[in-house]
Amino acid sequence: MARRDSESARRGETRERILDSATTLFGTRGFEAVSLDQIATDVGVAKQTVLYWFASKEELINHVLTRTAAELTVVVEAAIRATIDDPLERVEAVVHAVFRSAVRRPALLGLLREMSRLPTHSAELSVTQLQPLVDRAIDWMAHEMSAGRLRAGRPEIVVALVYATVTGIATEPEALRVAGWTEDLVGLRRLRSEMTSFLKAALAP
Amino acid sequence: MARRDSESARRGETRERILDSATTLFGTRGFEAVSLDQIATDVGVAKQTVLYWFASKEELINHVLTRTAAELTVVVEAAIRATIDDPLERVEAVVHAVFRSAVRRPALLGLLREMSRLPTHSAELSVTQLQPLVDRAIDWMAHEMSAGRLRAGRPEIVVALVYATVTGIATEPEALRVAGWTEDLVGLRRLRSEMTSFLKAALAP
DNA sequence: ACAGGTATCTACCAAATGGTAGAGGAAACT
DNA sequence: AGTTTCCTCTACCATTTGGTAGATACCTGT
Repeated sequence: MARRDSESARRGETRERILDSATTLFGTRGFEAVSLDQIATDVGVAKQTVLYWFASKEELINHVLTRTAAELTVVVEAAIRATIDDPLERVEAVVHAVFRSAVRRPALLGLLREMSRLPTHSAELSVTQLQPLVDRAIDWMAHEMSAGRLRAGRPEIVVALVYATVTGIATEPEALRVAGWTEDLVGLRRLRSEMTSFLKAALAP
Repeated sequence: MARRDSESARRGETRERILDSATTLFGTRGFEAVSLDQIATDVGVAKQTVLYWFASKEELINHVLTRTAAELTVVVEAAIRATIDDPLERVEAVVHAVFRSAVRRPALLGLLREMSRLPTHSAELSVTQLQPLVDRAIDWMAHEMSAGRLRAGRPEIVVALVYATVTGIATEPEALRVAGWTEDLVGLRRLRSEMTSFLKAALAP
């Protein structure tokens, strides 16, 4: 028999729901720590339905990673296009955009941090997919540094430092709570504002 | 029969080796992703030996967390005592000290990041153990800010930002490698130096 | 020599894991 | 109407999981 009302059986809809759930669970609890059964239960289907859409757990996370990398790329590029040609403004815009995505779906950046714990093939896959974005960021930063519009330094390391700061903050609400921060709207605004000042001070020439 | 040469059977030695291995494995691969069998194999004993020293997996990680928190506290306090009363110098000294520990044993900071994924009780435990250190850092930073010796801001968030930057960099060599960084001695020195400049610029008044 | 504690092992166990085989219902095509 | 295709399910399976029970060897104090 059909599992649920016929309406929800629209093509590919289950597949998307599985990807959504897997993104959240893998990103927040880790790849190995999440079982196919948990994902299936979360979506409301049998485990075998998950394995129908994705031949194995590894194939599932590969699709999750591809989708996430694509989403991040879109977010970042949109933010870049929307700003004027001032390096600090641009950093602020990108950080705001990424931060907004991360608040809406904490698992996004969590997935990136999960990279080093994934099966070799999946890790390489995600590296490949993010490489262009990273390379562009480094080139851009090198250019702005030599133009004297950003504090001089090794661009590849500075990019990594900015990345570490943003993902660290966005993926570790626990740490913030230990520091006495409150996770409400006001707290979020303050956090974003402090992070922006922090990064601008760190990058300004 | 005795498993190995009688010499290694010295009191408590196995227990320490289990704690060491568990710290490394939990910190690098995650609590749920590491099985008691893997730890036992790594140490070179049977799984039941692990369960003899620690009644359950949760008790094991609790001891790991306690030891790690104590070690970090010692490292930080020693670094503080060894510096003069200048805020930027002090931050640099603490960051250097923590970074040195993290390079020697990457799992140390990885464990902190694992906090949010631990069983409730273990997470609370580690929070409790680190709370004094965090509170002191915040108080100190608030004091230096109001004295105009550090850039003004919300001390609790700025502390979290520094923490995020350092742990993010130290626990994600993958991300650095994507950025083209090489993990050798020269690379490490450059990394430490860039991180220091970055943080000093971010915190200077 | 022997009794008792200490440390490690082998042998299990129930539950959960990722994955296979194949049945069956619904819709679409002929 | 019949057939095929698509989607989801139930029923298994071998392996691994955290954990229990109990045997065995070693050391120490008497």
